[in-house]
Amino acid sequence: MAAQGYRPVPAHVDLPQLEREVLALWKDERTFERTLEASADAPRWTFYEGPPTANGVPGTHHVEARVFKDVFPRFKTMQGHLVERKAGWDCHGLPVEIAVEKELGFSGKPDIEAFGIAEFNARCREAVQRNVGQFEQMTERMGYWVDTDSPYRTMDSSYVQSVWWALGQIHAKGLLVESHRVAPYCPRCGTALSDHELAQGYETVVDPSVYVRFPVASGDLLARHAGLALLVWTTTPWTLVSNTACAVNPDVAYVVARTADGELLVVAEALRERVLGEDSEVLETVAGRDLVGTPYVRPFDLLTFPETDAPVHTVLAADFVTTEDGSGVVHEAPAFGADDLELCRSYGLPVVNPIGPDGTFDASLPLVGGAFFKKADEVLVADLDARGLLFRHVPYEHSYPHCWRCHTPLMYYAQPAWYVRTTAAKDALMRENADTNWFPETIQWGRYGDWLENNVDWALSRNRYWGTPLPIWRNEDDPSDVVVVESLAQLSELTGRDLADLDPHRPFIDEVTFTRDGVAGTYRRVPEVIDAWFDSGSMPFAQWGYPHAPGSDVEFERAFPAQYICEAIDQTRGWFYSLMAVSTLVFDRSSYENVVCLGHILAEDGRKMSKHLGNILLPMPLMDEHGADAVRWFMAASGSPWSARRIGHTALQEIVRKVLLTYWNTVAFHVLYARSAGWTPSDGGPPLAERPVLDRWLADRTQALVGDVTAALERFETQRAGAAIAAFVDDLSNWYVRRSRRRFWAGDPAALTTLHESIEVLTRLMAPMVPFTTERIWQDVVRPVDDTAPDSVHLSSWPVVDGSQLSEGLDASVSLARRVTELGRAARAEAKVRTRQPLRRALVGSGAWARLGEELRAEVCAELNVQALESLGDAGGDLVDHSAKGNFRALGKKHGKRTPVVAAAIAEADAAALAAALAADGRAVVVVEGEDVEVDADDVIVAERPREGWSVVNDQGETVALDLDLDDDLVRAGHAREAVRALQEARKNAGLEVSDRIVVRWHATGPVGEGLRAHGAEVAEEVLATSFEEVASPDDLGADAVTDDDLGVAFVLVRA
RNA sequence: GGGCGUAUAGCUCAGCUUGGUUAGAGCGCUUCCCUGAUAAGGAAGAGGUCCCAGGUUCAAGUCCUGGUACGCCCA
Repeated sequence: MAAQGYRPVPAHVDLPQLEREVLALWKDERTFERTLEASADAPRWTFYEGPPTANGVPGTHHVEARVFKDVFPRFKTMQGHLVERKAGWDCHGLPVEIAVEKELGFSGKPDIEAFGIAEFNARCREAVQRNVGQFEQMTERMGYWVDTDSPYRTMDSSYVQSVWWALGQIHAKGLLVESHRVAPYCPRCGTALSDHELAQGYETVVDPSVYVRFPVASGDLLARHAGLALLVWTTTPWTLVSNTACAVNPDVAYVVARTADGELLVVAEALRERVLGEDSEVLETVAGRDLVGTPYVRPFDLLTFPETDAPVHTVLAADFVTTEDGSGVVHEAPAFGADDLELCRSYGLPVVNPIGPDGTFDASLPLVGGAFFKKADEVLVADLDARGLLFRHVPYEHSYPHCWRCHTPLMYYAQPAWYVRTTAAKDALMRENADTNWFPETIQWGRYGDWLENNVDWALSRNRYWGTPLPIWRNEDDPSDVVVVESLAQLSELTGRDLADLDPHRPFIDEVTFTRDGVAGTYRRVPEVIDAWFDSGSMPFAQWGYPHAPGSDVEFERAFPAQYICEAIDQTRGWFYSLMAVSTLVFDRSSYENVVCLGHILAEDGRKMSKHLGNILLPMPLMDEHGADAVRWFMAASGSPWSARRIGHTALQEIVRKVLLTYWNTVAFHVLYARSAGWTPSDGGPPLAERPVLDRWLADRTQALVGDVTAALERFETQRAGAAIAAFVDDLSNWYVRRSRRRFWAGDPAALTTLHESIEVLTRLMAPMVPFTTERIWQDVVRPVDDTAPDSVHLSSWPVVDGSQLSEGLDASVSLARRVTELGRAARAEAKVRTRQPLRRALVGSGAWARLGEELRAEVCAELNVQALESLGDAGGDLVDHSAKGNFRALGKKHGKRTPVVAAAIAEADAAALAAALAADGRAVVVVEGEDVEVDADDVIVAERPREGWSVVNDQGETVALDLDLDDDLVRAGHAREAVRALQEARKNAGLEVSDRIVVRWHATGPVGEGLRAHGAEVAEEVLATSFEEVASPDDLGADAVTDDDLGVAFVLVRA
């Protein structure tokens, strides 16, 4: 059946409008679904969608990752894989809670509890759904094909139960443990704060800064220096009540010093003058490590410490002690500092904590009982002073974290928390990382490997509301007896009630308790929820509800592990880690093979986009203005995706102009002339080998592009792919089409066939990156002319290199021709001879002349408007000067240290003789330091340079010389060509179609008249004139005459 | 404070893996050319301490060491 012809392709196009039409087409034709159906039986290439946290509106940075999440699935689908794309939403977590608190005007946990957890969590659920809607709109608009109809949601019951199951597996391996954790904590809100919250709440405050004497209790040092005390500095006197030890840096020098008052104190040597004054005296210098073990008298004995063999109230060694502030001796209260806790634990010291969750001291304590921790400072300092232990007390202004909601000063506070013992799986994680392909690869052993190397246990629990409840039920009578529940079904068995339809969130799950036969006590769930990162890290199995949901085992097994995941670099310690950690803990293997790690998108001013700075570019307006394809191209191909990049309107406009519109207009040009000639691809053209050289070149160039783009995308290098495509589009438009225009005007089947084939391949290669524009072209230029073409470019197959279309060496020859052309243009510009003035001949170096071949010489002649291209060598020796210089790259390998002298010898040698010898037998001899050294053609760059009377440009070994001598014929031809240009412009101004024929009457005197008389027939043909008549006087031309005074010609033209 | 990354023209960025002759492109600017698809194209010009300081080497934008600034992550 005969194919129809091309559909018209307008020269001007509104890309955003085009995209909306394509979106409608995809919807109508179910294109995305059909790509999945078509590849249903194909080998899988598994992609995991990292779920965005739906806690706000999508930003432009979200577009970045989503472009990469779309490009490669499209690419792999075209290559014949089934790439399922299940959307996902990260629904739980503090960011969602905070957004809802803000909406409700809350200022902390008491407000939430008063409001009711059930109602609060319902609001969280509702907020998530609202934001998901905005993400879905953006996702569709940008052309990210992902299944948003059946997404996984971390808040769904089946998802929660999968996470429970995973925790059960981890517990069974003994890796889920309860321990203490020091975190910034707001005693008023009763909650620990995340780092993110911490960063928002720093306030400058004045705290007491105290230096306190800790008398040394015994030992050699005391024996030598009676009355000796350690001098300890702190800005949190309230923690002194809990003092458990002191710490010094073992590698720092300390001194026993006598103050002007005769007092003996231990301080760091570097701080002595600052703390004790210049008039203090050093009695003895002691290495920090030699102080370790020294017992001292604690400042307060309000607390009872448990019996222990550990070195309570002695000096410990700690690397984190510095001599920047204070005295170099640090007081340790493990309940109130992460470093302190870690250090004291390593010595087996007990953790004593007299402060309750409300921030007040235990009421039974003397002196400070019932006091709010900060308020106790004053009383404690006064007491120290009264007992003679206070050495100095000065106000200290510093930045201290406060609760961003209620401005209460935060406590670093040890709380019980549940941990996943990832340190126990460190070796497995390192092993899995070794088998993972990172793009860029520096992440693997850099940022990520380093993170694994310094792995600490995963603090899993959160004292919050909107999250996956920690599925641990504890026996009230025996806190060590816990049951980790893996599903609602199991919970139903334990309780004897059908809980299958229970909402597994708080508060409903909190009310579920049970007892066990033969065991005393009721089991009640611990109050915490889990870190939302564990939710998202569980998505490989939880997205299917594995293992509980029917059929989930099949779904899981065929989509595990993923071949591809992609997120921005901040996820190295986020999702990239949680995903690998959860899978490794549960299955002993990672869940992804290739991971692409993107740099961030910055505003045009190079800073992060933020409301505060007012530099936000929202994705929807950006796509409405420039089109999604331009934004996609930017993300994929502008700059290195691995580094931070600045997006702005200028960059997007340039992409539209240089890439998308150039591509579009090339196609529009092709369709214009194909339709005008009534040609369709089914009409065919001559075999490739019989087509002109530019056609063979374009076919070769197209195949090379296929190879380049495929190789780049296989390595996730979108930038390289984009650069290759952009260079090709430029070549296609500005060399192939421009040089071949005349053949298109004439409807030459060879040219039309070649260009059609190239456009078709190019369109497929561009489809993953710019799916909209390519789809439009496919619908208008491929689908209507080929009955076998798939209905969408996205249903077509990825091009593979067709060896039969390659022409060995042709690309190099064409590059040379273009280089020669450039040089010729430069020579013309230098000589100030317009391109329209024909010249007799151009000369090029003999090597170039030989390599070009006859056809390309003709191309160069046409492009430079010269009548002949000749070899400089043939033009005669007297025309040419030679120059020679060394090629360092080649010489360096052979001569090493002697490279410079050999190069100098080449430069000093008789260049003409050297050139002759190299031309004759490929080698020559130069004299280096009195010694003959043989050089070959690779070692020497020979340039030829013509002498007088020529315009010459010489660059990088190539030379072009123009013969500037004009005779009358050349002058007349030049005038004729000027007239052609004037006539063409008049045609255009008259609004004629390119194929309209015209009648011309003209009048000119002098040289232009001569030119037109001599070349009238050619001029007439060129401007499609059926009649070209000279009139005797300009008055004969009538009122419509066009006069070109510069040229000295007047004419009138009308449509024939 | 630690880890990682980045630093090249007024702006946005290539080039660095594998050291080599005069460091490139686009945008913007000046002058000129060309134009029968194009919102285009071409030539020339102005514009560079390739962040700084050492080192390796016949030769360093490229490799090594140290530093500075910025970014990300973590304390």
